[in-house]
Amino acid sequence: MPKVSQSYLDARRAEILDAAVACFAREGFHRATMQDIVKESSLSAGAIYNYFNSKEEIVEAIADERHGKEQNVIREAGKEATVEGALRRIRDFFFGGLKNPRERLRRRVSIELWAEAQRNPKILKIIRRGIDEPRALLKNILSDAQERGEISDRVDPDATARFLIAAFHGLALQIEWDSQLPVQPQIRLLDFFLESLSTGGRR
Amino acid sequence: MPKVSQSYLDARRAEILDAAVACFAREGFHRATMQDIVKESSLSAGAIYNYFNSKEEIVEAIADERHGKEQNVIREAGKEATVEGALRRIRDFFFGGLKNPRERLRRRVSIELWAEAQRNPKILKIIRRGIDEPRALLKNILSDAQERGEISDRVDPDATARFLIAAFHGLALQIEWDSQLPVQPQIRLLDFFLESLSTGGRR
Amino acid sequence: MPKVSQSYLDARRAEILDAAVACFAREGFHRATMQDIVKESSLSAGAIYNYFNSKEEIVEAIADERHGKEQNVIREAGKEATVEGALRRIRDFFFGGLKNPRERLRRRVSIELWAEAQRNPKILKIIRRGIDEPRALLKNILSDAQERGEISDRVDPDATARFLIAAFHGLALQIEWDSQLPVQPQIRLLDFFLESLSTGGRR
Amino acid sequence: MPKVSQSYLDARRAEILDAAVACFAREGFHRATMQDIVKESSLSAGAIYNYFNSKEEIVEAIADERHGKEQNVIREAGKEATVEGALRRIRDFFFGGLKNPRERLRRRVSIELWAEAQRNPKILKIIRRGIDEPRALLKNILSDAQERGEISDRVDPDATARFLIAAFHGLALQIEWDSQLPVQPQIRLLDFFLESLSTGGRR
DNA sequence: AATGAATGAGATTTCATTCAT
DNA sequence: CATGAATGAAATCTCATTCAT
Repeated sequence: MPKVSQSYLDARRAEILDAAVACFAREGFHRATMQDIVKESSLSAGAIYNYFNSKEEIVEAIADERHGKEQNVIREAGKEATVEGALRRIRDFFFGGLKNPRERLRRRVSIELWAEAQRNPKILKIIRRGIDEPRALLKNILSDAQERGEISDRVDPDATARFLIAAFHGLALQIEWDSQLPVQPQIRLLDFFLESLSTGGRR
Repeated sequence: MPKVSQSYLDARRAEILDAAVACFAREGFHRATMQDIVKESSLSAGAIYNYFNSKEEIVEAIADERHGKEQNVIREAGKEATVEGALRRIRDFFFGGLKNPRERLRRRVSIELWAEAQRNPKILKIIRRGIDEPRALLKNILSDAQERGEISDRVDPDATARFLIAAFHGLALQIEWDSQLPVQPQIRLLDFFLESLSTGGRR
Repeated sequence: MPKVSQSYLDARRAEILDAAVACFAREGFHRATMQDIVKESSLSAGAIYNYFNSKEEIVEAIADERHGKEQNVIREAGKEATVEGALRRIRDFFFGGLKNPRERLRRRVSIELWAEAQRNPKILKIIRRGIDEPRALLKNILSDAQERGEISDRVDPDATARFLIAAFHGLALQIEWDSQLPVQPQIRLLDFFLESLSTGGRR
Repeated sequence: MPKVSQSYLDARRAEILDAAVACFAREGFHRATMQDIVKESSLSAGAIYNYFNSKEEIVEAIADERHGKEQNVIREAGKEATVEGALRRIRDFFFGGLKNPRERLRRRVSIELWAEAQRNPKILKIIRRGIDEPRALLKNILSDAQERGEISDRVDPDATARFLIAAFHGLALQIEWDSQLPVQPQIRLLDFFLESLSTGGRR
């Protein structure tokens, strides 16, 4: 089956990653076996190794893919003119994704990645990039708003950006542990927090 | 002739858990082997199985121990009269722990536990208890403060409690990924957030 | 439309064998993979199987080729009139080959073949032919010399032929294990040995 | 089965090596599997890895053991007063070993080792030691004999030692390839060679 | 004839757990 | 209660060979 098109190769690669995400979400990186991935995909063990050199590399590719997607969202959000607009966008992506089963799988895998990053420098790097870029964008949004006098000078834009990301990560954990978690109150609280930032500047 | 004192048994058990935490922090649950724990501790493989029935059980015991400690802190914090006092207490425990190497190890392991909870119902239960109890306490503190008119009626005490815990978890992740992360701005931001809650009551 | 010239086919076949010798010398028969040979040659995996039915067959073809060359030398040597002349010829081929990098590769592979012969009857056969023919030739040369009274009656022509071949093989090993091995003393020793054969007839 | 004696451990180790020699002689290093060795021995796969870290290490241990034994023979031979005595001793060990089936197995494995040495530096080192020591001993024996005027000044003791070893190696190969090979003529030829050395000194 | 992706059996090695001493 | 050698199932990865294109 030689001389296949690039799109064929890309589709195979994507298929492997999809199968792997399913397995990793179900069993975790370490309990999921290559055989599981083989069964979940339409490929053989040997074929998978034509696309990835090791199980580790599959994990890394998933990390890459994951944070690539997240960065797109943040980048889009960055184009919004106001703090509220940008944050609302991120908030909607975050909470909206909960309805998508595929996205749920990927979030489970993300939590695995957070643990994995403690030992795998490549994954750590990917995750840090995934934090640093949104942080810089949020920071800029907040700084600009401060210059325009829209939000309080007392808040540190960088720390605030970091804090918001932290809260999203922490909520992702809680949702994972309790899928019944009511989401509306969190949305309202975020709104309140935003409001505090801006009204905080009044005095 | 299995006549040894209870304190001897307790000490051995604790030694195993300490060794396991060290190994798990270094290698993760899955990469750390029982042999690693044997080497790290002063016990033999067979002896460890006199105290725990499986590697899994060691992990669960660590989860238990961990959240036991956290709950103590929260409980202590609950005795504080004011929201600020309580949160300051939690905040200090959280950021103060960063200086303690042993505590750092335990936090690394906690992140592993978060991932593990996705597959191990016992650990999930322990973790949920570790969230629910502090949440209830914080909620009470916040409700009481609302009744006293100290903080805005517009904030949902339960959602706020959850959100704060989420932020702490998220910051724990970021600290793990970047031990250089500046802590002071986060402390100031938390103060600002607290202040917002109370001044949020301006109307 | 498989219309290609025989010389094209021969060149391809030779190319595969050259690539294989390079790989086998570098990695040994078992560690060298078909992929290695593919990379070393200009052919694809599938193409190689149009010329050889298996990796095994490539090994056998190399053995054939190798001993074909050696036999030519021996045959040429057999045309010499005197024992000294014949042996000098073989000696020169043997030690002279050390300067040729390609020949060095082939000798490394020969040693592999010696081990392989223990399991592969075809290779054993090729190797035995490679011993028996030169042995017969040397034997004839020696017998003739004995009849002419040039060398002692006390030496067994066949055993001597065998012994000389053994010494060449053993020296090939030593040269392989230590490429710095001084060659001149060995040449002089062979001369001394030859002389002994003739002077051995002194009584 | 803990707390076992050192002799127990030694016996197990020896058993593994014996099993490995049998397998390697039968199948070669690469075709013999760990499972083969497991079946040939009385141990399990896991147990073998308590004694050796890899299949490679087993091969190396066999090389060590092998050349240890050879060196003993040479060392003993070195105690003989005369060249004839020493060489006769080595010759007897060499040809005598042919009757011992276990020794036959080990020689097959030795040939594998010769090939393996081309890629494994540890084995190369062991083999070179196995050449260098006997060579030094033989050289001394020959030099001493030269000083006493027993053998010709024209022969280089070192080259002669090397040459004799080469001949033994080469004959080992031929015997391996043809177990019917007549041994007596070779013994007589060696005697003749020795005689040449000594009588060669007459003029 | 050539290509090279796919196959899948099989190889080495690991490791939680047991149990004779 | 402790020891630590033994177990053996299972995991990852390799590679000679095939065959649709």
